[in-house]
Amino acid sequence: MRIATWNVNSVRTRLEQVTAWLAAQQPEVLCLQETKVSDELFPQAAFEALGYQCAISGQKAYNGVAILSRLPIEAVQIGFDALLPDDAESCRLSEQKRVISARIEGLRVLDLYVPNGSSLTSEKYTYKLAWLSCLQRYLAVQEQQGEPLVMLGDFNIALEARDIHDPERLNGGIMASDAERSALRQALGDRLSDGFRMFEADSGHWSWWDYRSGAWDTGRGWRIDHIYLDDVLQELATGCVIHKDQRGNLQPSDHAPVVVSIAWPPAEEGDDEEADLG
DNA sequence: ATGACTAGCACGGCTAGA
Repeated sequence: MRIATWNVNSVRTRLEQVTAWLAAQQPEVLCLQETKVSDELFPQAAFEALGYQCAISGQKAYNGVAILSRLPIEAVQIGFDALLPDDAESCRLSEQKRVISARIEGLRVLDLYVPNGSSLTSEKYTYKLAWLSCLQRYLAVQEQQGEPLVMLGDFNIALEARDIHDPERLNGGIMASDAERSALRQALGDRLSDGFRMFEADSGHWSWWDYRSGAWDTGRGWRIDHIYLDDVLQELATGCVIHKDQRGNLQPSDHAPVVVSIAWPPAEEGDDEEADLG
């Protein structure tokens, strides 16, 4: 089973690129961020024509997340308030459409668009830290449901120096500050690990390149789009790759897709070939 | 570098992203 994430920076502007990529790659699941469209205008038919069901949570012009799946989508949960209905903060933070999850083949797929924060002195940065704190409470409730979890999306945080092209200059700034990193690490706890880092230890692998300053042409990127696996799924992961080529498209998103491969559903006892030989 | 690009909204020039 392959599950992907892609911040498309407007699903309508990027529709041809996304459908072409889906047709070529055919992942079972694609999670989108920054769809930038209200639900009634979401281009659902174009994805259904390729065999994908859609679960969407959008708003006009800003934010917006969606889960596309070739396998049946069940038990969709939208916003933090789906799991934290009595938490006033979760309701406030759910006004921006940044959280959607669905059960697919028995897996809970949680698609997130973490706030950017703008700068360390901005009110948006305070919002980002509050959002990450709420995520931690949300995940504690999710864990009680007993479903295996894949949490993926645009985290707008580079967790380590090796995730940034120029850590000497950028460590400590927005998307790389101690407070953001620590808030995300607290939410991850012992349960969730970065799928990409299970297979690649080196720096130089980016998922986002700024549109400005020729960042793409000069290879100055960040790795801020992540796929986190819980301890059950870590054992079953077989690969995690960034489709960097999509950043080289004409009129590209500033983010590239990231794809994880998981041996799911796991083989049952007696499912292996030896058992069939008797 | 208070810079740069890109998208949405709306049709002029903002906001927002990261």
